[in-house]
Amino acid sequence: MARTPQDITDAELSVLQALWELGTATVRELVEKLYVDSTLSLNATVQKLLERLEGKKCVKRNRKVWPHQFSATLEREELIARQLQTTADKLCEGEIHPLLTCLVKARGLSEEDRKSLRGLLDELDRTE
Amino acid sequence: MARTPQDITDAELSVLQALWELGTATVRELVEKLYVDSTLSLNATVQKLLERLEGKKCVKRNRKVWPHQFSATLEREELIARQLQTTADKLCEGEIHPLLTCLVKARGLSEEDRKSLRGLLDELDRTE
DNA sequence: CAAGTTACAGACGGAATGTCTGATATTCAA
DNA sequence: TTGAATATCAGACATTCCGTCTGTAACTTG
Repeated sequence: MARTPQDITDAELSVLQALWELGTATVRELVEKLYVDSTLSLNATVQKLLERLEGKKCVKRNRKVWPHQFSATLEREELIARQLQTTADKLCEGEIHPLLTCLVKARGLSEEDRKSLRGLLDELDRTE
Repeated sequence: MARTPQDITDAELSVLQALWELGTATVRELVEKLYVDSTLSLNATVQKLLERLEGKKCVKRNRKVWPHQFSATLEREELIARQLQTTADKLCEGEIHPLLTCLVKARGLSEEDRKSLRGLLDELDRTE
């Protein structure tokens, strides 16, 4: 059984998180945000992670400026959706309903959560 | 940044799926279900995967009988819940509400799905 | 141009994971 | 009881993944 690479790896995710916060940043700024102390090799590390994220179409780079400016093209919500779809594919043949059931059954759903969820469902009913 | 091992591996999951279907099975039966042709080495492979799953408390083994009988102690719903919690931890600081929002917004939620969800929510309201 | 910074290509090392080998244990038929 | 067949177990191997680093080229500014 061939192993399946991860969609977004841990280190890549940390870079993405930083970009979500900063909006737009250079390699230097990202390193400063992520590691406190800035080494030459850390620069290269972040550079490589950005390169891989770019290859995965999760980050875009502005080469017109110097140094290059990076920003995320994949928003947090999209990534969440992707992750959810992945687990649905692995565990429920792509169905998302079982996921919802699990989430709703799990404790930790406040009164408020339920209310907003009902709101979302109502909205769906209307747009149908 | 240290990489985090997977909770359940792809190969391990395939064994779990087989156990969910069969309920209880021997190594031989699992190999037959998973691979069509049964080799000696495939036996060892499945054996090893079961051993690891046992170590992770996802499978239990009955050593009183020969050959040993295996069955899952982790149900599909529990695994789904675990996966969901993992993505919540990674992407929403443990909050599950954002996941709900994503799932509901995703298309593929039928009239019927929505009805059953509302039912679940009502139930939650009552047990409060 | 010189110096400092940035970008890029490629490679390395450790860990994860799917797989296999060889030895031991158990059962059952002859 | 013994031997053949099967099952279990311990350990190791190979490949891939992924975080990191080194060395070199490119760019900008004084």
